[in-house]
Amino acid sequence: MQTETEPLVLDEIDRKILAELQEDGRMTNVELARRAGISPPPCLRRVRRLEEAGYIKGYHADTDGHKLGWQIAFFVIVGLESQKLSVLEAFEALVATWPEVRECHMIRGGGDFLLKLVARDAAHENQLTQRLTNAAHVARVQTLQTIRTSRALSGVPMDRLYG
Amino acid sequence: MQTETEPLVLDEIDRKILAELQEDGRMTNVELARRAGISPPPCLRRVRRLEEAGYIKGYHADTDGHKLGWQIAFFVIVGLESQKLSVLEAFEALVATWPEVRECHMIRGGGDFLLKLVARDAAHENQLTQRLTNAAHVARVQTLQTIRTSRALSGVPMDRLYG
DNA sequence: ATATAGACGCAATATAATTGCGCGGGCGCG
DNA sequence: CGCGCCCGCGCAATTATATTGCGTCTATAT
Repeated sequence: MQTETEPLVLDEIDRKILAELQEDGRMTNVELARRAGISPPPCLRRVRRLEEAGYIKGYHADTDGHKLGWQIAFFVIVGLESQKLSVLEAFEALVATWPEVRECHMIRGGGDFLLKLVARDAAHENQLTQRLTNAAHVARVQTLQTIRTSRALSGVPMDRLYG
Repeated sequence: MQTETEPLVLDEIDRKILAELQEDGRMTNVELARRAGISPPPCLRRVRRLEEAGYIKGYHADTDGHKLGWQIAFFVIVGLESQKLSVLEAFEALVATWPEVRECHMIRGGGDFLLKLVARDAAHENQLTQRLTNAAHVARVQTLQTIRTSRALSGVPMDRLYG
């Protein structure tokens, strides 16, 4: 789950395992083995191998943000007034300290970021966008409020892979 | 994990459980109980309760898309030329059939979507944006290519919650 | 003050995870 | 073409975890 070694050659069974764990990460190894068509011991060894090689980076419960009091999810495109590495890194370091920032993607080669945030309510959202606007070297802030999410798949398609 | 009942009153232990499972969804119940400060049986009962009430929607392995042959991740802002419900739903239904579309968020009240996609390579990415551009009722397509992702947290902050 | 519901932990049982090991197939070398 | 080696499999045994039943305790409402 951390060791990060060489690239592996994955076969059909490995892909099936990845697909199943992407879908249900808490499935028992017995059930996983059944679905993969092999017995539990080699199945577990494959899972461990995938974890150690970094193909599986971790496992996460998918929680209901709305029920947990995070009524709002939104994206923000942030433009910085500089493309200097130090400025970019400072911005990343800053937002990394905000728990409401769940994702931070650098886009278009530098100077711009796409963030995904959550907020407890509209006031909280405004506070967050204000904080972003006032942050050092921030030139532009465009908010994309999520009205509804019709699809939110984790991971990648597991059909026709290279691996 | 699906039954969806009433809202629950969550206490500190429930929040700890959610936080831990959000962080490591495959943790054993014994370890989870240890961290939550209670014994395994009530811990498991709490987890089941959280699943059944929909606070935990599922568990997913976090796979390495890059290693699995999906070199490119990108976002696309799609503007439709109509805000008619039938058009919006048709668009959602269309992209729901594309495995490369991992997320689809309706933004700004209608007519616009933010999608997250993955592609095997640049040619594949171009093909996807072309397909989007040519889709019915699509007026505008803006691509936000991800250069690097400095943060990608799952779920929501689990501090100071309501529940 | 007392009955009641809810949550806990212990103990027992059922399952699952993990390890050791021998077997058999595929591959490369002689 | 045959021989051995390496790898991955499955079985069987062991250890650990998940799950269930149940008696107890505490906070709450009557």
